[in-house]
Amino acid sequence: MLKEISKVKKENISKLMVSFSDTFRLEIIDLMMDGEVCVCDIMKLTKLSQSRISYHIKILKEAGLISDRQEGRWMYYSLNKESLFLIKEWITSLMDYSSNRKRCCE
Amino acid sequence: MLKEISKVKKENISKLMVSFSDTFRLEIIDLMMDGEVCVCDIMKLTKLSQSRISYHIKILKEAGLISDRQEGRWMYYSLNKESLFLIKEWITSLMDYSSNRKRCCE
DNA sequence: ATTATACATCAAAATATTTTGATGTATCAA
DNA sequence: TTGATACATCAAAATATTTTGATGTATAAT
Repeated sequence: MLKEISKVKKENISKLMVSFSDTFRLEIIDLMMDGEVCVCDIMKLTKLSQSRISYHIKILKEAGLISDRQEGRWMYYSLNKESLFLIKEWITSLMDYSSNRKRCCE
Repeated sequence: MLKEISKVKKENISKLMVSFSDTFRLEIIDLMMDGEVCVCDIMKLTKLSQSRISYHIKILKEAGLISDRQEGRWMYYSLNKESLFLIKEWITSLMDYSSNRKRCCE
């Protein structure tokens, strides 16, 4: 149960899920599956504007889903495995739910 | 890569993720971990209004995350394991990403 | 030093989601 | 058959997210 997963973790999960809830962010995440990418890569591949990409990147970063690395003027972004692992664990715990039938309001 | 996971599946994933992106929906999902629940259960346990709950339930249902079963006037809702499995698979595929470093814009 | 590039940030506008309160429908109990 | 219960649906209002275009900052090339 989520009660057991600490409140902090619960908030993490929530932010991670928000990260995944936008089509364009999913596209960006998709691109990161081939390794790290810079904003200009994403621009070329998705046709999104630069500031729009930066906005979505920020959300992904604040959720902890991606890490960054600066090299000169370039920022390289990549998926953060620990966050992915956290989500996987959480989904797994959901899958263990008891499928008991109940009388209503008991 | 998501390109390989079919477009239909991609849309499923997207809807499922939207399902998880709201705090109250996460609460409702949390309740379902103890087995099926009816709206009145959720009302008692979360203090959300009935129509608000119905609204969120609808989103969860349309994403395919939950199933329902009617018994008289009661609707029982429960988590749908197949959807959870789909997400788990997707997260797992994200975890396999290649962590290659790249030169920008190559 | 000047200019160009890569990206971040900001405020306003556009858009989407959520909440509320009212109403509708089906089932059940008296 | 009347009234109550359990839930769905709807439209309007409230709120939150996203997009846009402009501007800012740091790095690098000339």
